[in-house]
Amino acid sequence: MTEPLYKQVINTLIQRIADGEYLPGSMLPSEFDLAADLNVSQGTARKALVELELKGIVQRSQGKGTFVTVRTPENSLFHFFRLRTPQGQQVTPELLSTDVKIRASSKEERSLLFNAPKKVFEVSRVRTFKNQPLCHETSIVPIDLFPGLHERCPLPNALYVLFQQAYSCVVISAEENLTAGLLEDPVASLLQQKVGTPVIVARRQARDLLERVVELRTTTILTHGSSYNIDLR
Amino acid sequence: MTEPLYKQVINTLIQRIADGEYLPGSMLPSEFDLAADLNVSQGTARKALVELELKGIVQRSQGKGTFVTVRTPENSLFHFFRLRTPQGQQVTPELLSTDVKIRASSKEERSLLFNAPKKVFEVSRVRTFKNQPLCHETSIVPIDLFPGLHERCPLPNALYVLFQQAYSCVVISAEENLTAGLLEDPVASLLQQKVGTPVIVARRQARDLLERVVELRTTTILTHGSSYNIDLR
DNA sequence: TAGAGTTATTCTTATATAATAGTCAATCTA
DNA sequence: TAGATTGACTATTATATAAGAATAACTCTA
Repeated sequence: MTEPLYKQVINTLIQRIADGEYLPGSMLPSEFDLAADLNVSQGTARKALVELELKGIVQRSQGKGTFVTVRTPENSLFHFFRLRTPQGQQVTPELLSTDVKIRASSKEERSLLFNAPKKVFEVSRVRTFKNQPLCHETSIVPIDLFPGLHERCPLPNALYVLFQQAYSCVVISAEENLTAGLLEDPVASLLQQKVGTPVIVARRQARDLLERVVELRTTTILTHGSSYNIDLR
Repeated sequence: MTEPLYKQVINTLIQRIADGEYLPGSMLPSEFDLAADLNVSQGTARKALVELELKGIVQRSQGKGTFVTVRTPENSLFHFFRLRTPQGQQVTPELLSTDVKIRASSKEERSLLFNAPKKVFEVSRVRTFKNQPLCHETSIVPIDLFPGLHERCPLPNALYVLFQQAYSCVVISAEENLTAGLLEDPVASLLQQKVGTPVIVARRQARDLLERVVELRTTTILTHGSSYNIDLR
């Protein structure tokens, strides 16, 4: 093979995690054991593990070991949730309402989602911050990837935790496209705002470990007491 | 020192680049030469260089060498410019107008900018895309960091290129905070839009190699034919 | 100008030592 | 004696050095 060894190791480990062979929160074999297992040097195993840590797939700490990253309600919510107060503090939203539907997918949804599913779940929710409406989210996920999702009511605050724990589907990256917009009904009334209030509309494509697009999400955000924070490199 | 060797190497190299000892586009010494120079092993020098590449400060290619990253008008503009068409293509804006002023800084500007400058340049510009107004930018930079900036008219499309080439000031990271807003005059008329058009307002703090905040920028963005694109990890 | 050979550079692997964290039993103290 | 503290031991990752392999650019020659 022409692909670097450490990349092969990375792919092997990602596959094992995706297969549920290494479960969230469990400890991976040590660098030496992994190296022996995969017939590479400890340094190569190390390079792979460091890169996996960089991707947020595992967490390492000296003297303890390497662990598959667990999505807790706290870290999961914040991982992709970029709203901050003017003072730079995390915004911790609360869930006001949740609504789940099953429906046929649109042509565009099929073209974007993994496996072009015919049916999808549509999860709509309103979040608040300090008892003020903050944002309205609509998540679209393939029904065949998450069977029985609608029976799991009430759905948790952070969907991705559920995806990982119940379906071994680990969301690790996402792309968002933001546009400026004006509130219209019915979202305006859900957010208890006037029609015409300026908002940021964020359209997200979320990808799992295997780079599959497993969720489309549209978030309509009020930016009265918070702003969408981004680090550019 | 208790700090790891390779971090000391990183800091040394960053300092040298900031001092103009290694100029943009120039080749750094080889891993071996650098190691000999700094009395470390080649592997340690390597680790430092890899990290610098990760930060975007240098570019490496096998068989050629390691080079200080050059901000060209093309890559500089795009590095922090996240607007994309609905098809996902880069938006390449054109400069419609530029306006440079010297003025006293506000209290807030002094508190944010490096060295709390009393006087600042204020560079205002309007960009277009496909002959349509796209965004309005206002950059605030300390006058003492960039002496003579106002005499360099016409200013180039990308300010950061000028900062690097003329002032050895390399902008490598930035933080932006986005809010939703409605256009008001005078920006509305500059963008040839009605008052009340929804926009994204992006407030940026740009940092240089030494982590100093060297620019405050406010961009007012129309999102008719493009959207603000973000990769979340 | 085509191609072989040379050189410079990064990439990969190997090995050794240091630092860190956890475990458990022995010891001290009230 | 109960509970806390200490210290020895083990497992693990972090750091550092070194050396060989692979790659790309360059140079010389026919």
